[in-house]
Amino acid sequence: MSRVINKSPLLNQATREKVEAVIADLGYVPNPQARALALRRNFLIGLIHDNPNAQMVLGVQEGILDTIRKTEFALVVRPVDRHSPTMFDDIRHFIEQQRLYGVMLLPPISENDELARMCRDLGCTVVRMGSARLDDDAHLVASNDRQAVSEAVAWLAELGHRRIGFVAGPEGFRSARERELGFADGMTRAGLATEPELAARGDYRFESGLAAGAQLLSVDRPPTAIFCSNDEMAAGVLHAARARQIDVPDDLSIVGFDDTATAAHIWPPLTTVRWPIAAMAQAAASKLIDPANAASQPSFFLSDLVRRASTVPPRE
Amino acid sequence: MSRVINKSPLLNQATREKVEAVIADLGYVPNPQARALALRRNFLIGLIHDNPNAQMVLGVQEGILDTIRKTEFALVVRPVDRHSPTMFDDIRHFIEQQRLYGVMLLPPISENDELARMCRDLGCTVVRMGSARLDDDAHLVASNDRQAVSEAVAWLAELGHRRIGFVAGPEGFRSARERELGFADGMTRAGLATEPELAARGDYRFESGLAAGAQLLSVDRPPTAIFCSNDEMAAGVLHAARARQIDVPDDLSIVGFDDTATAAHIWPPLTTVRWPIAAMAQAAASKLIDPANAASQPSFFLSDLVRRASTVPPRE
DNA sequence: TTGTAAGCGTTATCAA
DNA sequence: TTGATAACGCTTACAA
Repeated sequence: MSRVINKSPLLNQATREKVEAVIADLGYVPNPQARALALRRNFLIGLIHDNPNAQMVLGVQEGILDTIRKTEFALVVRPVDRHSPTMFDDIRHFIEQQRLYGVMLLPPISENDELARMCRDLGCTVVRMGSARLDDDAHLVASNDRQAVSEAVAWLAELGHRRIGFVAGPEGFRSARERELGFADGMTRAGLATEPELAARGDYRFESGLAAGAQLLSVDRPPTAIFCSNDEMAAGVLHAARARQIDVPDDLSIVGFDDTATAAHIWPPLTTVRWPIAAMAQAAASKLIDPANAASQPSFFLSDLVRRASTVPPRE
Repeated sequence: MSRVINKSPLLNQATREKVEAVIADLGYVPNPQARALALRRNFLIGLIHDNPNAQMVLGVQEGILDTIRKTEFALVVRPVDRHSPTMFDDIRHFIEQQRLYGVMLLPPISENDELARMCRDLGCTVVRMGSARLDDDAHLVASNDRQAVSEAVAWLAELGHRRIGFVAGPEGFRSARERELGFADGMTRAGLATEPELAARGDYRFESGLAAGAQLLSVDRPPTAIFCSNDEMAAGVLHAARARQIDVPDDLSIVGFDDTATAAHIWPPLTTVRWPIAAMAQAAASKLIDPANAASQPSFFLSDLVRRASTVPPRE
């Protein structure tokens, strides 16, 4: 019977149909625990992440679930701490213990090649989510951050901005790097020079945005627009502007990245870049549960610019 | 040997120690799949939720993980749609299929007694998270929303507010009801009368806060402070005030509930009530994995008021 | 092509 | 108190 369920190629049509009829008749459902024992691998897919942001993690969970809902797979999650010295061992133990079928890695830990290799060596398929080509198509879903940022800058230039500030993400993060490259692309394409005094670096957190904003807004000729590498820092820049009585958006346009809940709820609502998280997670889950067809699932996803009230033409 | 691992009471000390030595020596780790098969129950605890808010779900996941990290348990999540007619069947199938050890139910679906009963009938321990005494101590972790709101109102009264508006949550939600009761308590205790024209109802979403704010601020003598049953609606009220050129906090103080990321990032930063989510989730997980001692874990948790810039004394 | 039986790694039952 | 052995429900190698 297991031959029917597992679609073994060597059995004839008649028997198969007969067995299938009986299966349907009895309402038989295979027991995943028994299969797991026999196959030495569980029908579980693991989501390993270091909480890049709550909305994203939850969006990914929902996307994965959409894909596995009608299957026998279940989703098991594992938040980890990338600063913990035991992270590798924790993850190894987790995968071995649960005999995971596959794991999905979220940024920023998805950028760690060594981690991905370890998971693979443990005999478990890996799909990484990221903002650049971190891996081959079968093991990757990525957003094209570079292009998205470049387009956001183009939009600011189109509005008439000439002095555009940039708040980078933390060094060592691939997403931060891609966004930097995208910013440079956009400026070049718009024929604008990037000035060092209009660039600051943050760590993707609110407070660092506050500091970066204070820095960029205190130069002699402050920017009329600032692109921030994520929404949280954009909120920080907004607060920094407010503290200096600089009106947003009239005196300063701000663009963020991620389209978190915050982006829509702050004032003014933030123009930002939105990842198609659900679609990415669905594709990733498909790759995980069906590695044979993994490469045929889409790997690259275009983010789009959500235009809100935080961006207007510069004041004359 | 399983007698050693499972701490069977009927075996003598000497043998136990001998076996334990060998176990340690071999670095033996039991195989969860085999145990699951033999015991007909998996070492998985399920988190079933209808996404009350991303931050909260993720906080719960982290709390649960803190508790189960050193155990053989794993956390499997199941987002569901409470409006789907198949929700019950989905959940039943999920529990039966995965042979869950226990499930944790998050609000608002945790308020559904029938659902809790079904899970229990499936032979799986249930712990419900809520904002009131939904169940007995062994199967409940709850925040005391009623008291927390009452204290928030007391704080507004202390600042000198007399006309305090209220934005309720959706009917049928226990949390909404508790917060309403807490508001009434607080007003009574402060010797203030609740006026019908200063109350509006929302559905916990931003847009409904916008509408509620518009409504409350257009009455003849508008309130000088508004308590909102969650942060998202508070953000809506804030936008409504802004649209009417009403300055927050000088002309209007606002209080929210939940302490979401938004609360800290909007301007002005929102005074709000914070649930001790992590502690609650840890206690809940303890109850789940050790039902025998469930009742000895704390069940009630006090939320605290996070005082931020959105609340100031009323203008004279 | 199909039936049969031997694992998979535990727990639980039954004698010893 | 302990040791041996039959489940648990599936997959798979081997025979038929």
